[in-house]
Amino acid sequence: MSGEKILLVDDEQDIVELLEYNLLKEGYQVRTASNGKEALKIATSYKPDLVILDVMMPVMDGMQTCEALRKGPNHNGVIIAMLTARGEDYSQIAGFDAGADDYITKPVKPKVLVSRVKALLRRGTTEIDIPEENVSIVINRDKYLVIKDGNEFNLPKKEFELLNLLYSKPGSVFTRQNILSSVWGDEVVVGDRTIDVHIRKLREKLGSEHFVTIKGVGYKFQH
Amino acid sequence: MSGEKILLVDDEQDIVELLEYNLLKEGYQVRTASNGKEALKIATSYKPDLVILDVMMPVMDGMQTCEALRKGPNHNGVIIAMLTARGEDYSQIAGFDAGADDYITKPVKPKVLVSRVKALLRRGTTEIDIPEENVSIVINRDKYLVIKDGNEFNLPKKEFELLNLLYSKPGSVFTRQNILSSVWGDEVVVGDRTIDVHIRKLREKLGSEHFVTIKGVGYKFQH
DNA sequence: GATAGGATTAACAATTCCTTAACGTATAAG
DNA sequence: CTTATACGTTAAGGAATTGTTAATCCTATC
Repeated sequence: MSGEKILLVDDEQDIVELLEYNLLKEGYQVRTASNGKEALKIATSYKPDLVILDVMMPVMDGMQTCEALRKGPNHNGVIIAMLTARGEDYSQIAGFDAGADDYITKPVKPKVLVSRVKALLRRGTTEIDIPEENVSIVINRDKYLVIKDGNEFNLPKKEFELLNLLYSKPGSVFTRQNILSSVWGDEVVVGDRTIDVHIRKLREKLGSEHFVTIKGVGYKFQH
Repeated sequence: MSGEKILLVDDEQDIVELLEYNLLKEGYQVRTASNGKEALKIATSYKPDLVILDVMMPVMDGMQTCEALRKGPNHNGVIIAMLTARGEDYSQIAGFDAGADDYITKPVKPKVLVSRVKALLRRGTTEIDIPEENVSIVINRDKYLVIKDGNEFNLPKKEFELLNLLYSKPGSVFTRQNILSSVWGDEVVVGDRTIDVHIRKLREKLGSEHFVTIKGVGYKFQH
């Protein structure tokens, strides 16, 4: 939980307070604005991860604000959710075309809002597939591909599966038993050195620094 | 317009047809299923970009299906939207916790659905910011035609369908199982070497560099 | 029902990958 | 220091999977 930043924009003060309270309770950072103009001003310096915009507002409404945010150069990747009253189908669509990522119909139940916010931010973070910090090795299960320093490796099945297992919990030790039953299955019996040989090949291809032996216990992967 | 792949899952046939029609009209590729179990089966080989799941279904409901999709290793980055009847707040939340990216309340207006789908896929694709470069092979599904270096090829049905499948997700591996159930169907039983022979013909005609074997796993297409 | 192109099969070749065995090395215990 | 134990390394044999080819079986079309 990193406490993503949310900007909540609505002109109805009591709604703002209710929603703000519930979002804060979940550990998010929250700032509020009561119209679009104010929201843009705050967004510039606050750089929120998610903006929740009421459609109906004085001074500058939600759709205008949404468009302005999308066009503004400093808000790449910001997630925008619109708050709209039931029945306004037209404005829903207009809101989407202005670039909103989601809409939420009023009246809003706090629980629903929080769930929706979680889902929106979850997608935001899971889809940023750009390796964080020192993730030197990335594996793509779909493509059966391992990428290290921009180079692609096509590992054989067993090697890939072994890597895949260790990689699934970087830093955690997997015992030989764990490894055998995961990669080879419980019925298959293989010799003592089989795992070692595969580890060796992974070390050869990807660098031995990533594969740590814990003697008497097992192996672990580290970035 | 690349025609993203949508998997539409609902047990009510008329709803499926209505929504399918509207999505097709927008240029999306659509496949349908009437329950979760069927959906999972199709998803494995179809590899959709977006799955629209009804919450209430026989055999396997939307939430279970959603969880299964999220846990499955072959569905990285798939976007999941849930269809839910008004007032089911509890299931909405549960749906989110199962990992859904969005929910849409029924009754659904086609226009609203399409807008929502656009918004969901927009975020999905805008974040994949890697531009396609050397697309050496282009296939025309309507005309059953393959174009490589300006030359047109008229492939036989099975070859075309096999190519079409692999081509739909360049770089992603399709297992022999995937391929069989997509191209041949689940009831048909064919010999071991059938796929190989078709792959061979594709390699012969289009160049073997485009068809990569992952031994023990399957095949993938690359440009 | 003849024909042609496509799809499938079977037999065999080729290849890749997995495993093993034998030996080497390191570390800890006696 | 010796010994025991676990892991590292290497190369070779064999197992499993895929590639290739040609013959045969289908199926649609005339």
